[in-house]
Amino acid sequence: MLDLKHLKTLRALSESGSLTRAADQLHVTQSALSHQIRDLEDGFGVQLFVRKSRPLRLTPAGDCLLATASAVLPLIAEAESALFQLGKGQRGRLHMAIECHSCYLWLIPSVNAYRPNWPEVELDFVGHWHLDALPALARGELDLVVTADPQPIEGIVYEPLFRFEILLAVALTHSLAEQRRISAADLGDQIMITYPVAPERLDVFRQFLWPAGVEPVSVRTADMTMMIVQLVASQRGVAALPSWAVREYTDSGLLAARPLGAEGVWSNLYASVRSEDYAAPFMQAFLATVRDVSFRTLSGIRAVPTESGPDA
Amino acid sequence: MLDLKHLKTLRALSESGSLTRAADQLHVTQSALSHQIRDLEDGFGVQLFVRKSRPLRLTPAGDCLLATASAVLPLIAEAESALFQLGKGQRGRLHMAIECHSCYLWLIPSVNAYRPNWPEVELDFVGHWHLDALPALARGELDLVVTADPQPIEGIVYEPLFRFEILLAVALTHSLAEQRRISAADLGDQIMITYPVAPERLDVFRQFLWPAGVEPVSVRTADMTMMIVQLVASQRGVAALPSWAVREYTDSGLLAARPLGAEGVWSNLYASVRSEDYAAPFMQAFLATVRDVSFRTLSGIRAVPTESGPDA
DNA sequence: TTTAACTATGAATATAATTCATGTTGGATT
DNA sequence: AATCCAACATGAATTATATTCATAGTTAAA
Repeated sequence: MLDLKHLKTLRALSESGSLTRAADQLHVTQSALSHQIRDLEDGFGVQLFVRKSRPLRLTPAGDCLLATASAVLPLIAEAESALFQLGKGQRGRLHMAIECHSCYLWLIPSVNAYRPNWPEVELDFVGHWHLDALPALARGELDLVVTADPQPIEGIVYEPLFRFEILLAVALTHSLAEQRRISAADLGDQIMITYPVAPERLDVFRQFLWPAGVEPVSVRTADMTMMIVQLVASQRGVAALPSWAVREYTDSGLLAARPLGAEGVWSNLYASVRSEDYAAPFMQAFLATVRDVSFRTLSGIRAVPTESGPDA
Repeated sequence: MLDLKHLKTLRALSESGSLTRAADQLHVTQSALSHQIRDLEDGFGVQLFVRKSRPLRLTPAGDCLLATASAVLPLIAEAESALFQLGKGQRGRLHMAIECHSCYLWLIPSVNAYRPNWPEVELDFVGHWHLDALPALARGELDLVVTADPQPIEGIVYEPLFRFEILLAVALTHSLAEQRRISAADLGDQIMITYPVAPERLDVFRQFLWPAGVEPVSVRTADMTMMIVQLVASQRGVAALPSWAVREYTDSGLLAARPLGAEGVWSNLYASVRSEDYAAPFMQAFLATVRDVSFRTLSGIRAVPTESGPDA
């Protein structure tokens, strides 16, 4: 019945003071507006404006409609502009999940650096995913997942962020703290503490323990880095953590951290996004910010080697 | 570009969880909605919802549009209902003006009695008119004018309210206070104090003084009854006032009030409204309330004689 | 009274939305 | 994996709707 067209007509009418000029303003003929308004008036059984009298004056019904117009039309304009920006990737939603808690260390500063430049992007951390964040990303429930274990999923692309070393965190008084390096065999009688992710997806197991045929005595999980650190410090087990995540604890003398094996264990971190979002300016800008902040903030990280290039 | 239709579609979509059911809800075919949404998506260059996955999930752009829908559609519904009610006269605007200030005496209680029963009617007193309220009524700037002097104006109808006597108010110590009745000749050497209305429109002049060929020494005006009373009490002149307006002052011993001539001077009060508004329920209800309140509140008033009936 | 500016009207036209009939797809089921 | 079902997509035909055109009728001001 009522339509945006009518609200726009009424606004033009009250701005211009006559049907004829309103028609010009809207780039239609005066006749079109006349028909339009007559249909409205007939439909509701009210007069909208007084024809005699110049400049034209609205009736109470006209005033009512004009008030509605000035409430509604700005909302519509805003929505249209938002849709256009979404369409061009100048605006977007960025609901993020991380698979390892310590990534907050560089993700939060990255978001803080990004936010002021992209105020229209809806930023959010979604903490409750832990497992299975990638399927949620594919379903469109998330928009970016930080992972160390990219899996080939249709419609998901993995953007390499950086390469980092995994160190074994042990209590200062732990016997392994006396060694400069840790071998796989050293861990055969240890309890491993990990983030709540399947061992198949953890590089300590895949790159280090399993190739050597070693399995820890048991594995227990904790979802926050601080809890893992507490457990390790109180001799409840050992943990393989990113070098940049243990750094502050080794610096403050709470833990020791030792490289694993002869060359150390290195892992890559990726940002996973849906391929449809990948090229969007707001997304590229975010990825650039993350790389920038990471390389400035974290010590000991490297670029991820390209697939075509030399690879260990 | 964007249209209410689209907002309604999006609302139905999110309520029903599928295009097909949304189409049922809106009483159109699924095909119609499919075309509609595709046009929108093409127009803005965004996806609005993810096709795979049941129940369907909106993209950020879809969410944006849905948010707009839930902001806008209630406003539209409200406007439509208001227009319908305006059309049926269940709702309206009642901006009132009075030509004599003492009418507040019964008008304010009338409005107070009316307001709770018609909360949708926009009531207002427009004080600044004094003169020329009737043309403003005809132009649609006012909706009801209380007048004692109906003038034939196209499109204005006069609804009789009540008939009342006009008394001459004089100071208690004034020489005329000693007479039981006042003759026209008695006023030839007096100063008249009136409301700021042309003498041609005042019944004391038309019915009483001019027929007897009498003109007061001078006329001065005051717009509030209280000011007229003060002037009269302090011997600055005399005033012809409605019996119900002087009543409280004579009761409290501030003034004396005397009838004019042998039979007294009687005047009629009318509510003037545009003929298009006259029959509307909200208007009839107001007129009924005014009559009811007046006859219960004011002493000494009568019904206005019908034109066909016996007339003095 | 005349005039200039504005609004109304009906038929013709142009535009846009909807349906119809059918094809395609994704996800669940066996 | 093959099948099936429900849901969505598509293009042409149709219908509905809005707009224009041409003209007539009003109104307010000169």
